[in-house]
Amino acid sequence: MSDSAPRRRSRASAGLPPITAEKIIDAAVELTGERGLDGWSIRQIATRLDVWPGVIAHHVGDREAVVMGVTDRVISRIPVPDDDVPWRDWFRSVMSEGRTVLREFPGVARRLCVVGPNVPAALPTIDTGIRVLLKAGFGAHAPEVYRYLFNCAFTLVAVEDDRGSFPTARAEMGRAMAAFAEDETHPGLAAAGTTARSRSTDPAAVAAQETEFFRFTVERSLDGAEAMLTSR
Amino acid sequence: MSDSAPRRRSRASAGLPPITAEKIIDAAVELTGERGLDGWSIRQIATRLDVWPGVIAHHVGDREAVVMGVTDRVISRIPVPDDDVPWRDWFRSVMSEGRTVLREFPGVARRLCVVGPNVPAALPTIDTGIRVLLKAGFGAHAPEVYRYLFNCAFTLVAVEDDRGSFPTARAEMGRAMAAFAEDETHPGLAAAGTTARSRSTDPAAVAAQETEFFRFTVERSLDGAEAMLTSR
DNA sequence: ACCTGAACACCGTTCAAGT
DNA sequence: ACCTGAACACCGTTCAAGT
Repeated sequence: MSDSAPRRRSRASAGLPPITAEKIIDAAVELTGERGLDGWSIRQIATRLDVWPGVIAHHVGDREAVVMGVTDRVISRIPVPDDDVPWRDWFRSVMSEGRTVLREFPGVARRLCVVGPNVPAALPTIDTGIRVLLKAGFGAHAPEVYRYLFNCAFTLVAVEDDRGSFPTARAEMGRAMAAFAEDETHPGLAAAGTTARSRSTDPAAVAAQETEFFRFTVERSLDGAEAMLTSR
Repeated sequence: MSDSAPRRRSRASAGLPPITAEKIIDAAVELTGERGLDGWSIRQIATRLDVWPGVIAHHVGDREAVVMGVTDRVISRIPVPDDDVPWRDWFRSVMSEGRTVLREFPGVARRLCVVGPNVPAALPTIDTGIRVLLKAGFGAHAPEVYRYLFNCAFTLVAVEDDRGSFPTARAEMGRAMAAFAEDETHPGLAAAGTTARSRSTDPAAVAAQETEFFRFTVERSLDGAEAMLTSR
């Protein structure tokens, strides 16, 4: 990774177009795709754009502002499903497509969960999702059910992102659990160990297991919400 | 905050006891309670212990090792409920008590979700929890149900922690949503806005609402798991 | 074995000065 | 208005040298 060493003559006198906030966010989104939201520095963005670090503060603001810009742009890539499908299908599809987009930009899922509706690009999804829940009969509970469903799904994506930055931790975890498979004094850990032992360490298989647990989580959360409708 | 300026003569020649790994983690746990897991630096721990930064590496390792030490110590504070209560009660109580402990040490919840069984102190809880689920009839699904329930509860605590470090974001969020309360073109946002408008901004009331949403999340997740038992 | 003291290669942010 | 160039106050980590 090259870093810290901008050019010699001014951009204007070299006939270069001026930097804009948009171009800065472009570069930040690109870097986020390559190394995650915590994997780049303001100085690295500056180097990539061939300007001095102070320029980013001038056009966008501090690091937090750049991160929010990246978050908004990534969220706007998530398609909003039509509102004329059954509520469970609507959430299944937005969560599955949302996960695909978010995992391409590690760290954004966490921000989305934390700042939520402060991200302008999230508003159309929120509006449609709550409307779908209202139509399904959740009444005044629709907003909190929406928040519950999104938290369960996208905080899991945030955890998946974080695991990605501890590449060794996942393997250690598997080995640690598998070691308990025959431990008769700890039947709970033994059950988890048996499950862990049956899992492959092949990256593709690991990814498939992650996807399967995500699907499981989404279905259980939907069941949890549905219980509010049927139990009364 | 004082920082960077240790003493003049060596600890040994001043009759001071040697630093140990345990004392370093003690100081780190204390700092985590005051400012959160991302709120301190290795250098600040060193200053508090009146030694040079290199000493921490010598006794514990890098920052990651210190963080894992803190995580293990905090997790060991969470009491494991007896296994002779109904499974829903067992999870309700470990999650509620777990939240109380974790929120005193912001940032630890996130680590727990990411590294899971790599934290030795988490093993008794995992063992008992899975045993309780086996007894409840979840069979081979017990380990994944356990993971699902803990993720839903403690990733929410992690989000609460993160919100705490954006003190302004919460207020902005509330105002942003409340502004939609009368927006007839966006019925979903209007519903969320009405809910947001009814919420107080008094800190104690905000905390109570957070606790209530946590309880809601736990109950919905338990319902989602229970659906696996009743539907077949 | 334990600690000092310094060095190294980074950070984000700020700001006077130039064009 | 836009950018340069430097300064400031931090980081985590490493390591020779002392005791």
